[in-house]
Amino acid sequence: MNIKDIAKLAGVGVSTVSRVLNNHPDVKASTREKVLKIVEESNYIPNSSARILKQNNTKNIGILVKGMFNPFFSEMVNTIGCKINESGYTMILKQSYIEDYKDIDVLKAFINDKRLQGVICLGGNFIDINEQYIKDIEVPIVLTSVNNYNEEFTDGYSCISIDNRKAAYEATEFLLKNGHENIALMVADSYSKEGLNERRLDGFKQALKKYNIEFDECNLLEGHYRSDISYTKTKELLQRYENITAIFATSDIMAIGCAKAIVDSGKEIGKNICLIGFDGMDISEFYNPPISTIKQPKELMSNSSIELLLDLMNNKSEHKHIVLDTELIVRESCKIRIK
Amino acid sequence: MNIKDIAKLAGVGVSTVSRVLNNHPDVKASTREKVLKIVEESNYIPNSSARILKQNNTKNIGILVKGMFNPFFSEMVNTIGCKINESGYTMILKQSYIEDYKDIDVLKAFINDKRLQGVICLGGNFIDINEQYIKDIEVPIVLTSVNNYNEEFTDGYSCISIDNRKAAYEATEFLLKNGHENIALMVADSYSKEGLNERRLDGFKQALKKYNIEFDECNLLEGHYRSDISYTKTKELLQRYENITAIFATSDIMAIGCAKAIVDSGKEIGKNICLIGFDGMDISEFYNPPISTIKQPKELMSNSSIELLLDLMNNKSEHKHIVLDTELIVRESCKIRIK
DNA sequence: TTGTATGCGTTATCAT
DNA sequence: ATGATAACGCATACAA
Repeated sequence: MNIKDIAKLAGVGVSTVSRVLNNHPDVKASTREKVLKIVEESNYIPNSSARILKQNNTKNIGILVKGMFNPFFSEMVNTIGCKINESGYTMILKQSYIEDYKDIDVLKAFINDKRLQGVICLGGNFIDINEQYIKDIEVPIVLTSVNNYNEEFTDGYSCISIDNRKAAYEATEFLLKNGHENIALMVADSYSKEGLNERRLDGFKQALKKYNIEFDECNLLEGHYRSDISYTKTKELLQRYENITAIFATSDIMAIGCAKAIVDSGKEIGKNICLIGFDGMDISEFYNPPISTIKQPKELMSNSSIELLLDLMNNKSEHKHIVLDTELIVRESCKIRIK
Repeated sequence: MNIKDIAKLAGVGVSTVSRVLNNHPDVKASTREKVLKIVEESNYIPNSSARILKQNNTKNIGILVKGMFNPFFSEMVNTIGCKINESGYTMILKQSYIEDYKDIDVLKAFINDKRLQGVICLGGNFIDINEQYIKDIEVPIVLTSVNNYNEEFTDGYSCISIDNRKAAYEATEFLLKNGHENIALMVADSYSKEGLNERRLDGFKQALKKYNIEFDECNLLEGHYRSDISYTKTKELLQRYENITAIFATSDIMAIGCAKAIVDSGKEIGKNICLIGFDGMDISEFYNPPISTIKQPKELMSNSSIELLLDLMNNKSEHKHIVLDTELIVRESCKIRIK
């Protein structure tokens, strides 16, 4: 069943059918109705490949996700996916597992391969983005919550993020103000010497410095965004160092691993050892006891990303670099102060 | 840059280029190399729309998810998405929010609209699937972990599921054997009189019956797959009924809401009130205390679904209806026995 | 207001 | 082994 068949059935030319289907105004009302009726009756759906071939317009928006295993991202994909559907586009979701520094190449191949008209990248490392890449890419891209981008070169693409350094600084300062001097930091990968992790680590170090506390490398753990690994690493740490009084984990997923390790080490969360997570996921609120966290505005981040992308695609906006606010939510996991 | 340009640059005809690109054997080795070199140099990528138009083959696999907000599904999407990429297909992800009983229509529209060559449905209600629908659909579909399908008509489509009734029965029986007589059940939506929820409810009721315990409607709660709602509902319940000694929640997401409600009601999890969840998510293991759960084999479910679908698409398999095993994992949230 | 004819970039058939 | 050419289904410039 194609446009020719419909034309024949309706007793009109193919172009008239095409006009009706594309809501062109120059069709007599009666003709339009006649055509629509036939279309309805025969369950006709235009062949999108032919349409795309002709119009050079795929109506595809790509989402490139570095680590969908992270519920923080999968919730964002959820929100973004709804908006994409609503706006008549199709979401092409691709997960990337490539090592650092190659995300930009994956992105390029993704765009070419699927003829995308715009892309949102969730996570990933775009430190080596430059003018040549932007010129090659041609379609608007929005980097959301990415680990890194080139701060020297910010033209031609958009960025939506939080201030990771500041957020980590605030969380650490909170602990320091409460008298903690032996704080462990659980990051995802400490070897990654740049990016989101590095900036959170930076904020942590800055705060320590301001309060004249030496940074002890032994208090730095790698949880790889996994509860089980965080659990094991925290347990080891607590066996080695009796004097740890607080742990700051740079994701809630890791924080719950730390939490159980604290309990299993015979300590009480929020009393013997304070705990702060990152992201503001539901679990932090419903854990026992509730875990302090730095809340990221994930709804706002998702909505801003897709709205900005759509605007960019319709030339309704210039590229923007947006930094959204985070909020430190203090809960029972930080109840006790050390004077 | 199209196939014609490449042909011109390589000094050959378009059909030769096409043959090279599609690995046809009847090309001289030297010609093949020459063409490949030009293709490489010019970063040429064939236009997939034209290809699809010609071949009537989209290489698109659809995933229709009912409720990506559920991390259980988003983890499965993650696993499935990887396999799809590996096999050279593109994943088209669509989230459905339509009310019960219309999922089959959404599915049909999805397939037609995106010219899918196969679909996996995660969740949803397919009770009204029938011969006519299957005939209309034409491409293989796999229903994975769906709420319901037509047990009278199982031809022409595949199904991968667990035995929800049995799993719920086992969990309930475990509680009953430990002396619990006042057990609350937290389901997602009790109004949905069929489907996954109904079957879990059924298993629950069956177990009660076997142990000669009256089912009290007041002990049935609706958590809508949300921790916050489960929390509120559980708290209300515990205020009304002092004698509840166990709660069975039909998802871990809801179980953590119940868990916090228990604590906030001044009771101890696993001591005053026992708790069992469903799904086997990480959080059940790392909660404080660890929460008993019914573990679903989500990796196996994901892998089986996509492998079966690919086989079906290549006529390497017939349609199957597979029921996978679950496992009751008993943890500290069920430590205490009653008399 | 409507119909005819052309071309989008491929693949496949048919020559050569 | 290779090249010319006809389709695939659609949108649109142009003609009427």
